[in-house]
Amino acid sequence: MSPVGHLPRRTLVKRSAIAEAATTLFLHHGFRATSMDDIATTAGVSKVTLYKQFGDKRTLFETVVLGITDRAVTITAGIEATLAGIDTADQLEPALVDLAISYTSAVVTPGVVRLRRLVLAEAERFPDLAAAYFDGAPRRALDALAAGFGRLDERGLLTVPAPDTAATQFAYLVLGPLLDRALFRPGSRSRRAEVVAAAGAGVATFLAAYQSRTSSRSMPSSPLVKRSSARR
Amino acid sequence: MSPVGHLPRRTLVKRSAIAEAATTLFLHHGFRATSMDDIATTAGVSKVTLYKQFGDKRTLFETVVLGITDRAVTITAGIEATLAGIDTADQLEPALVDLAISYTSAVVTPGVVRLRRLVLAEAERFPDLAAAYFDGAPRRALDALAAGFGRLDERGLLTVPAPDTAATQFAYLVLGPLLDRALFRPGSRSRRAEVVAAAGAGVATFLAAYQSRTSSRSMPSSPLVKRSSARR
DNA sequence: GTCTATAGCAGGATAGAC
DNA sequence: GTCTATCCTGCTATAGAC
Repeated sequence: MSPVGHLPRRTLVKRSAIAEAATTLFLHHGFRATSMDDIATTAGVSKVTLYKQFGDKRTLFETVVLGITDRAVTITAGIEATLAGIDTADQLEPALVDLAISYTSAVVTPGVVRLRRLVLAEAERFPDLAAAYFDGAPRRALDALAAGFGRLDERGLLTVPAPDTAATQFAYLVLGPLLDRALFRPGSRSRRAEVVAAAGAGVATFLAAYQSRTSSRSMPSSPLVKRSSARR
Repeated sequence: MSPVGHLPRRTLVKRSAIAEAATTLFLHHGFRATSMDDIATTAGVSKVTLYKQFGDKRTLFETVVLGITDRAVTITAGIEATLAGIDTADQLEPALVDLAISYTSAVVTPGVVRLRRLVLAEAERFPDLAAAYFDGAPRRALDALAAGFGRLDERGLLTVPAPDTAATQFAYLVLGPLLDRALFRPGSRSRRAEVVAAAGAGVATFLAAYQSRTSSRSMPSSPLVKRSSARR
């Protein structure tokens, strides 16, 4: 397994060709059903080159999966920006709906859904990889949400005693149903209208629990339904 | 592939031995990594008997997965009973928390989690099976929740304009985070305290959106946060 | 109906030429 | 560094004895 360090010129071209081929094949057929022969052929490379570059099948698999995971992290970027851009109470609901729409749209992408299936399929054989994926992608999105909600709480736009809990609830409210459908129905593209509807319904429920009633807005009323009862 | 119709006496014993062995092995190692040899050996049966009974590997797999799915349906039973037993507003929150706890506990069971991983892993190769599983297990739970919430709405205990949406939100609120952790961290048993906390937090958010404010209860206040805004 | 034995093939990994 | 050719194991599925 050659070090990926610095120099080899055309070697890197082949390396990325292999990575790309392996990515596609693993995502579509899984770990066991993808053969090193298929990967080599698809990449236009001999099997020996493949083994010299990546050692063995397991290593290639882990490298590839972590590579895609890194790409998927870009989803997180938009979250912080959107939440930080909220200044007034009037912007709250439309901004959260926009956030929910773009977040959901990004995650129900066929590629991301396949990655999720693949990681779960091999979670028992590659537990570290599953953990790394979860911490690398979904977890970061949740952290970004929590940080944003925490800041909105400080500014008095939301009342969020536990930002982590709120972030999790937000994510699963708006994303859960569509993601599960995408996972269990391969090839079923979510239509835009569905994403918008799910985002709207999820945000409405979220705001019912977390919107600060004291900050302007239409209704005066109750100071947030008693959360102490949640502890039982 | 022999008909499973009526008589063969000791054949049925072997058949269930095969099914049991196949269930365990498929759940632990997946479709590709489980060999017919392993199944036959584990079941204490020759491969020929196995092929006579189930035709081929795909058929055996589908039969086994649908078999476990049927068992998982028992989760649904308790839902309707619990929701139907709610008579007064005071019982609402504790009953929903109990429901959330038992529902979550049942779904994050190692066996159910493995089944979910397995079905997802093969969703692209067995799309009909994935659909059958989803309609057979999770979908039924959601339907039971929706029916229950609809009846609570009629009785004025909840204000639920869209029972399906509410059911989905309830399920993902209380179950989502723990299920994902169970899926991505094999071997991580959820502790009771975590399940209780997740249930309490989820139900609190759910009730903030759907509890009828007019029906007794501690706070008088607002008539449910305007849902029309969700449409944008 | 059930077994042992085997056909036939695909997959992971490597030896040795260039 | 890269290739072709090959080793060996393990897999699905079946032929033929009892």
